[in-house]
Amino acid sequence: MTVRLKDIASDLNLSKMTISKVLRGQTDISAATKARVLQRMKELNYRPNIAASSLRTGNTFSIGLVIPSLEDPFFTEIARGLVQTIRAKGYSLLISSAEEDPEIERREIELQLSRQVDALLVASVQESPEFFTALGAQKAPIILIDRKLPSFAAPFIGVRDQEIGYIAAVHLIKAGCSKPAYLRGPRTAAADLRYSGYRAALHEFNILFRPALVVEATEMDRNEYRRGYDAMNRLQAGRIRPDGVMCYTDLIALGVIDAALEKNLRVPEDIAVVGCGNLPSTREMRVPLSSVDLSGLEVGQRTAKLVLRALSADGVAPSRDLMLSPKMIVRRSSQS
Amino acid sequence: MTVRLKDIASDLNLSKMTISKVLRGQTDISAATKARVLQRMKELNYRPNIAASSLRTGNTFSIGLVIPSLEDPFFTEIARGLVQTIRAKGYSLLISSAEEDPEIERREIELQLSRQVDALLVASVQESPEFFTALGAQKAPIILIDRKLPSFAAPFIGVRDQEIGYIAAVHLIKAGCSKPAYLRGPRTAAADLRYSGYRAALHEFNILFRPALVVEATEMDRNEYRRGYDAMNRLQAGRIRPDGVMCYTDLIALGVIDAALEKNLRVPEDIAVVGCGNLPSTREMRVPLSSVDLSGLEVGQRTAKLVLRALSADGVAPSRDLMLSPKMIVRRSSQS
DNA sequence: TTGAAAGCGCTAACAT
DNA sequence: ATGTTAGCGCTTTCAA
Repeated sequence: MTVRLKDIASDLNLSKMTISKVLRGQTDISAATKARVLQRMKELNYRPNIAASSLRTGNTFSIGLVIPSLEDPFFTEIARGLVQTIRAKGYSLLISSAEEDPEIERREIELQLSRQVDALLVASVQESPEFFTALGAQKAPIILIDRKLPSFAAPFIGVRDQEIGYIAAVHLIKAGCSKPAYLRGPRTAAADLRYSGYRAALHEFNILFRPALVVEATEMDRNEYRRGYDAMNRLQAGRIRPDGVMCYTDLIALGVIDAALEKNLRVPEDIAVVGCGNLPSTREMRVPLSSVDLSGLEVGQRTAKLVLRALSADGVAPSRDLMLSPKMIVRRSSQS
Repeated sequence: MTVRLKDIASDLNLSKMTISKVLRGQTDISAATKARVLQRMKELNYRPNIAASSLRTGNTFSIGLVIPSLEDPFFTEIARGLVQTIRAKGYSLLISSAEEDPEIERREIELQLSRQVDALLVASVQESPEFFTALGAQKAPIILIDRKLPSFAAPFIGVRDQEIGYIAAVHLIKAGCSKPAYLRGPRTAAADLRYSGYRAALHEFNILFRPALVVEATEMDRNEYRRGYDAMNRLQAGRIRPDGVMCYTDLIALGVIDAALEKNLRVPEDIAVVGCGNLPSTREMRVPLSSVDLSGLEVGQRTAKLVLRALSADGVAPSRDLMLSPKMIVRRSSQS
């Protein structure tokens, strides 16, 4: 049923070796035999057994990816960028979801290593670097994506969190806002960095920082849209009315816009709104939403390039972190 | 660097075979040696080489998935359901995107087969079954998802398209609509089936079918939101005003809702709206959107179960098609 | 330009 | 309960 090198060889009265050489494009084969072999391969619909060649060569031409969740568009975007880029070189992607569970993540990583992936990319949900350091030196390089772990020295690729808040605030300021509000995210290191970017922009442009214009996220904010809606209403009821709002997510921003429009404020004339994530569904809409794109696709593409280079040149240890910049996507909700 | 069975064996003065047996949980091993072996495995952080065992046994414990695109949430949902379910049995998912290109799809399928996946799942973009029939009998069963190919006899798992239009229309009718409109999708077989479901529901409930309430999609509809918005305005300007609308997608539905609210119609009191796709972002919103869920997650889960059964029982050819029902998710936009 | 031998890490089938 | 032999399909190395 399955055609092997051996079958082609005996068919053609050649040795396995000759067939193998043709398969891999070695040059020490006469054009004539090469043609015959290729011909026969096509006839028999020969398909090389990559598992077998892997065993011999040590390369599987597969790359492992472990992400926290397949629901989050940011991570599927990363996967998309990866798949796009590695395909050209004949690599495949082995994908796992950790379901946000550190224990599952560990098991999936072990499994992928057992599968001899040539490189392992992880957007880790580990709380400590312990597991990774315990892994010791692997044949497969491990590369961290998006979430960095302290004191585990692995190449890292991520997005500059601080810039997210920064470019959004700068954009609002340049669009004429003198009182830009900020709807904060959760109290994580990454989210706090975004906030600090907002602060930095205000400072840089000599805009007075007003604590009243910063709205904290609470544990009860399960519903992002609602949160934006409520926050906007509260801001409008306050003494200081904002003329712009940066939101931690796009859905929050949609809530803000709806609340504003309902109060007969014009967006962006009376209040400009910027979201984050650049969700496809918010690009169209009543007021198309300006948003900070997290460059997930680019993270995937760049990671792929880096990995491919490391695997081919075989030695280029990508030592320093690779930090990508988020992109301000301006649409009507903040167009000056 | 890499620890092999052989290393453990020589360490413990046992044969490779004994170690292998412990590894696979064979019972003809004394508790004592078993313990010693397990112990040593842990110490050395032994990780079995699945590629090698595959070569010997013929099973890779990996399943291939080829989807048209990683951007479409429906397909990533399917992947999510698959990954969830196969993980429990130690299987991994090899994922490829065809980028909506039949030629790329063919190459990815060849590649996955070369990788000896135990089963291959394809949501195909082929225009004809030719490629698949030419593949002939594979060791790996090929299973078609979502998109069926005529005259290629492979197990198929999909969603009942007709029911999509049907349950939405029935829901609208039961919610009190006597003039439900339908915003059609493209002229594809699947989309036409949805429409026929709408027609069937009207007929069944003795609701007069009014051609004026059916809006065709045009080539120019790049912007779904806009399309819904414009269509709603046109419907309102017509002689016959609908009291409900079923939309081909959620984004179209959002446009409809915005147009309606702008005309001071109440949703759902004056006009009920139902979308399709059940996008996460439309669950919250000004008016939380009722939507037909395409059961992507379930498609993934059921496919996984079917495949796992076929691979374990080794023989159970899942012959008949497995058709899943879409689910009507009722939210405020159509709540009676 | 072609091919023979050996072996990658593991396991099936059989000894002992 | 433990071990021996052979070989999965391919490629590295070296010889012819």
